Amino acid sequence: MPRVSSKVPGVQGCAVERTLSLIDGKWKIVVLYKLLRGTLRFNELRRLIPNVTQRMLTHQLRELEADGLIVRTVYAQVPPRVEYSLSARGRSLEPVLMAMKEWGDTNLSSQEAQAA
Amino acid sequence: MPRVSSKVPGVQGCAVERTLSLIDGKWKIVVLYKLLRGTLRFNELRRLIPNVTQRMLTHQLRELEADGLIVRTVYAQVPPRVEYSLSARGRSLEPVLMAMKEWGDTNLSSQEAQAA
DNA sequence: CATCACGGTATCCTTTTTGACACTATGGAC
DNA sequence: GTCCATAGTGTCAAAAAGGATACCGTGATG
Repeated sequence: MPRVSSKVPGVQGCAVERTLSLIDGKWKIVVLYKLLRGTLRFNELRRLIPNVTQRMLTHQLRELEADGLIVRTVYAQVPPRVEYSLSARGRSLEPVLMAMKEWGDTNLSSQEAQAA
Repeated sequence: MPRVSSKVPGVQGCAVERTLSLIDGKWKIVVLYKLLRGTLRFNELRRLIPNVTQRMLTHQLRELEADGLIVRTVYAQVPPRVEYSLSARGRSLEPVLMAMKEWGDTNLSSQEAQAA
C-alpha cells in the first residue's frame, strides 16, 4: 500500500494519522498480531506469514523496531538466533489491534460485499 | 503509502488486515474523522484538509464509497452540490478511529522520539 | 462578454513500496 | 568435502500510489 507515513517528522497531521502510519505497511499488522502471543524468531514469523518475502519481513521488522514497537534480540550463536517480541509500547497497541479485529469480524464477515 | 490492500478478493489475510486495508490511504482516516461530525460537501472537505489535492480527495472518497463507508449524495443543481456522509458501516468504525486516536494521544505526545 | 463557483476528469510524471532473485558467513551433520 | 539451517543483505525491476497541472459544463454575477 501506499503509505500514510509522511516521513517528514513533525509536519504530519493528527494523532490518528500518525498512529496509522506506524501500523501501515503490508505486513506490520500481522507481525504485531503474531507477536501478541509471544516472542518469535525470524523464521518462525516467516512460516507463520505465508507469502511474505525475506526482504519484506526484514524491512517491516526494522521499521517496527525503529518505531519502538518491537524488540530485537540477537544471540551470538551459530546458526544465528534472533528473537522478536513486542515492546511495552508495541503491546499498548493491543486495543487498536483488537478494535480493528472486532470491526473486521463483524463487518467483513461471510460476504464482504456489503459495500456498494 | 504502499497499500495493505490486496485487491484480489478472498485471498487476503485476517480481519485486522482487511480492516486496515479499508482505512489505509493517505487521507481516508482524516476524511472519516471529519465526517464523524456530520455531512460535508466536497469543497468543505478540501478546505478542512489542507494539502489534499482535488484528485486525491476524489480518489479517496470514491474508494470509501466503494467500500460502503461513506454515502455520496448528488443534488442536481448548478453549481453542483455533492454531499458526503458516513454510512452506518462507516460510523461503526468509530471505535477503531477512537482507539487509534487515544493511542496516538498518549504515545506520540510531546516528543514522539520514544522510539529507538 | 469575462469571470467565478462547484465538483469533478484526464494526462503525465515522480516517488514509494513491493517483489524476485542471488549471495553471504558459520558451524555441525553426513 | 558437501550440504543444511539461520538471518540476513544487495541489486534490479515492476507495480502502486501520490502529486502537478490543465481542462470541462453551467448558470449566476458584474
